[in-house]
Amino acid sequence: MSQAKEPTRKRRSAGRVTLNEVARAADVSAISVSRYFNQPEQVSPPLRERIEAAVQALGYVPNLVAGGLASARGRIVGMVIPNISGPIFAHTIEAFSDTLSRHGYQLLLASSYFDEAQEESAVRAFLGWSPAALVVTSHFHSPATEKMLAEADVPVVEIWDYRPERAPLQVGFLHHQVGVQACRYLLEQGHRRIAFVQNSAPGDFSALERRDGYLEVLAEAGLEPCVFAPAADCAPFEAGKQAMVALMQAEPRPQAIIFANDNLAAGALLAGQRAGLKLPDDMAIMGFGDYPFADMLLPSLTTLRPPSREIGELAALRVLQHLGAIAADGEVPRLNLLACQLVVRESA
Amino acid sequence: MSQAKEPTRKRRSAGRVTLNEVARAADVSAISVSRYFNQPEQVSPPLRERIEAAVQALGYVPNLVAGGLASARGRIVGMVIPNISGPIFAHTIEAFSDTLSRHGYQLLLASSYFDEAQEESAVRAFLGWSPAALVVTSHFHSPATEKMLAEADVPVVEIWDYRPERAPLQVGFLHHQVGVQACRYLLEQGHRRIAFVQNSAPGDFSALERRDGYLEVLAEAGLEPCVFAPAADCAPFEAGKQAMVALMQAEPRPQAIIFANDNLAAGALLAGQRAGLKLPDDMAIMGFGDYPFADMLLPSLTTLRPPSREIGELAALRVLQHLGAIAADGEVPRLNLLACQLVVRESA
DNA sequence: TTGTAAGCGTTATCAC
DNA sequence: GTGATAACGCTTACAA
Repeated sequence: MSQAKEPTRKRRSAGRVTLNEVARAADVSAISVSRYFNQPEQVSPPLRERIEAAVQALGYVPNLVAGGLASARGRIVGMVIPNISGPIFAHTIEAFSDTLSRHGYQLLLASSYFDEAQEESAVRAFLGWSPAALVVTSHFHSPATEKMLAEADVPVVEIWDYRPERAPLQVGFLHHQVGVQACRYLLEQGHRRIAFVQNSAPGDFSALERRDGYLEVLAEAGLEPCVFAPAADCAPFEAGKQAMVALMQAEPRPQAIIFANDNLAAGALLAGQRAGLKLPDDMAIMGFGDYPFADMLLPSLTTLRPPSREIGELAALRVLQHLGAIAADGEVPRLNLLACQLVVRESA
Repeated sequence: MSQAKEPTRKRRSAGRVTLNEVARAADVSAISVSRYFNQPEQVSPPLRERIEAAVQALGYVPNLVAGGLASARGRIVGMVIPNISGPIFAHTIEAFSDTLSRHGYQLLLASSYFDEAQEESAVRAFLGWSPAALVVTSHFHSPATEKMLAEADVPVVEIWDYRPERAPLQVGFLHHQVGVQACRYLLEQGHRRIAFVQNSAPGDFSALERRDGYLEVLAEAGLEPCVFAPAADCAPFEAGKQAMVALMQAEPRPQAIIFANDNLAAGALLAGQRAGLKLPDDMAIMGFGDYPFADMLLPSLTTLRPPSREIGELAALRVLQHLGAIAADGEVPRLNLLACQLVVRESA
């Protein structure tokens, strides 16, 4: 303070207030200021007060980059998700981010669009920030990504699908089980001729697992399956219409249809309605995803809700446990396998 | 390589391959490896090849934390958005993130839930990472946030609303204009008794600006306005129903209704339908937002689509221009004021 | 074009 | 409980 105003800064610096300046103002050592932020309980009240005052007076904001370099662990967590704006992952991201930031961690986010190369470059960039942890979606990665994830000394969580046989921590649900749930429900409702409509996107392997769950239940019940595959890569909404038109005329006509997702189901719902079908009496319809529009349709859509928010929150809690930011035996669910919830509305 | 395997690492380090190790392997100086990554054109082809080989062989991933500290500018951009999972901002985030990462920048994301305190803590945390730029939503900030943003030596962009009178760079649209557009369209369709239904969320000031646009147009046309305010804080879907029920019985009954957003409009649509109204003949309905369900309703919803994706992309381009990552006179739109697009469907 | 030296702001280590 | 000192891995400044 009594020093001459530094004539010209020796080199660079962002021109920000530093830890050392705070230390000088509070008349303590730099390390005490550091402790004030990181282990306050190790600083005596008198010092604490002086530091507090100096921090306030100078408007000091800790430089997390420098801290990250010195400690080799930044309070940053990277997440790679297929997409941000779809109806599926947004809640996961939000819950993940909120849970993290509640504990002082920040979210570094990138989307992969189901493209392994994009995922790889995101993971590479994230690793450069020496993140405290990394979260990736699904278990499909390029070999280079697998290698980076394995070699990086960073906790990795794979979300969405639950793959107990894989090494990284898994937080998700079983798609197969979704098919089982949907089909069982329709059986309970008294339906016997139950069809399944696949997704038009050929890369949607999860949807095929749901179909397999459906097939299994029908086989157990001794009933004949009926799987419809829309034209590849046609828009989901259109694919649903297409499927509905085809199945309405099938012989024998199905009493109920499970669609690979709510988009398909919505397309089908409208097609059926425009064709004069009385839903759900003429045909019961189920979707998957519980997209926001599901209860705005007429009839509203019976569907299965994936635990999107739960996955995001639990993944964050696991990460925090791993980092020691929260107790390992706290009030966190033990299991990483979550369940989809059957949402019964009007369409089935 | 011929050295003994380091007995125990001197102190900490993440155990990762460093720039120096690459330099040693390639038999060049560290700074040349640094240049290889940052200004490749300044490195001669022979060196470049040797470095390339060493990088590959060692699987080197640059430590961006160290780089950020040394250069006082990390390739990271912070964004604070009200929410991630709503239908509104997701596209903005996605476009922003994608545009950034295409140029080697990463997105640090946090949500504020329209809460100034949460925004403040997010901004503070972000500043600690010495971001290359900061993006915040709207122009409502706490005094402390304003101060941090002003003092931080970082480009700041405010998105969503367009407020030319404010100092930070603005990228967005005019809500007032949205009300004007909607009302003009309905007038063109021959409607004369046009109502406006406000949002039930009292904090939604933007919706009030849209209402004012509506009022202005009606006044110009010499027509009587009719504004309905649903019970405060009731769920938007319910609020829409409530408004519809009330306005159906109004004397004289409106010929058309503009809703503050698509959620309200959807609630109204269903309420009208269940009451046996023939839409849009008995009543034309318009929303705002073009939420994903808008074209799945029956009748599908005529609405105004905010330039969500465009805002995200343009904000990113502005940031990149400011950082010199792309040419300032490139193929980027000159104007930061974007427009909402009228999406005519069946309901009006 | 390439290299040397210093320093970015913090925390780990060890001594008091 | 508190402090001096040396890293952390990279880039700026300057020299060759």
